[in-house]
Amino acid sequence: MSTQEPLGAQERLVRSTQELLWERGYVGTSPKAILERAGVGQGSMYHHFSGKSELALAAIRRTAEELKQGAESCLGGPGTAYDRIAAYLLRERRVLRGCPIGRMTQDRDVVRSAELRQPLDELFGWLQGRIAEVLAEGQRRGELTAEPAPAAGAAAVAAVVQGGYVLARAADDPAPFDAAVQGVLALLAAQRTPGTRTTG
Amino acid sequence: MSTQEPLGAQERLVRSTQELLWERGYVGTSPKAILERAGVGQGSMYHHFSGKSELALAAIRRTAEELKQGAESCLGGPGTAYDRIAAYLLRERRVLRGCPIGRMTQDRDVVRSAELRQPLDELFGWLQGRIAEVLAEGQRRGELTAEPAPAAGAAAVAAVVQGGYVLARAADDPAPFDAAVQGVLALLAAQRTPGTRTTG
DNA sequence: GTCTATATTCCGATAGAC
DNA sequence: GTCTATCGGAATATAGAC
Repeated sequence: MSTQEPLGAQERLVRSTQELLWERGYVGTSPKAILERAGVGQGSMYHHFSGKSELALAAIRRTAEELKQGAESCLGGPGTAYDRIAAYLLRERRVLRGCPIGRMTQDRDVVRSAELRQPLDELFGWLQGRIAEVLAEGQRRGELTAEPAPAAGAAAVAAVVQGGYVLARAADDPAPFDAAVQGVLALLAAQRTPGTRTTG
Repeated sequence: MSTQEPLGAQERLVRSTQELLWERGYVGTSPKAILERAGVGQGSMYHHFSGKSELALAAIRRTAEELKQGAESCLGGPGTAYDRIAAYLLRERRVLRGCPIGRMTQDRDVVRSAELRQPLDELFGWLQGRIAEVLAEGQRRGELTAEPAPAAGAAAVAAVVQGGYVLARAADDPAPFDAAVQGVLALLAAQRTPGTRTTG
């Protein structure tokens, strides 16, 4: 349960920045827009943060942490390796909004700054490692065949999600995202060993 | 062989815009930067184009057409369905630069404009359709099993490429792109019927 | 067709009152 | 801590000479 006290200016600034970075990206987000959404004055922002980039860093770190928790709740759940990957892929998403962290990889100022890129690197590195663990465990338990190598399979699964967003936004339609997920799930389902095919 | 005459101002403007949209995106690209790279004055640009968005439209259309030709040269090549998909996926790419069209899907002004989004939609729609054709042909010829459905498999293949760029840029390293491609290729290779496994 | 000059608005940050 | 006032520069476009 979250506390219901009115939020402080600093917290409102971070949350507004999270939203705006998601909607408009780093270049497209101005301090002015952040202030207006947060409902605070300029002095307040420059008191708590040195400027736009420091505020963005706080927002990106927060968002990355939230995504990590969400992914772990699927990948760390019950069931076979296939079930857990499927839970992650089929998780409810507002597809047309895209991935708030994946989006940052298209922002020049973010990628060129070691500090701003670090949370992106950390999140996607963790994600691929976590999915690889699940795949490796499935292979150890004999649920899955030895192909593909866990790291490669994990990269493919993570890429399908990120690429699914791209295809969906290009079409202004979530359908390509869903199709891509179904495609990779069908491929993965075919790697299940006989006797473990409880679903799909 | 392309003609070697000095290029006109209009052509130089389009090419400069193509480069800058790739590097910086739509919001991050200013008319001033375009002019400087093209080596022309402001009056020249506003003579040939009504403004930034019309110039961007010309550049995006041009880039999409170029990508389409490049993809077709792989997907329309010789070999089995698997070979042609592999040729497309393993094609030489400057991974860290990302996809010049996929990038546009993260640009709010592009996606919100029906006119600017249209070439993106057209390209990715065509790409998925073309890959689906190749997969369907492989199934008809008995090279591939019936799973996944061609449209789903095609979406997954296209998504792996776009998502691979995202993962690679987050890591500032092409390796995740290559891993994702290897992953989906291993999954696809497992769908080949006995007797057609000439590679992989 | 192409150039330079100018206009208007926004960006990102600083100064200093309260 | 938070506010308003202000600054130097860039973004996008227009005006008008050549």
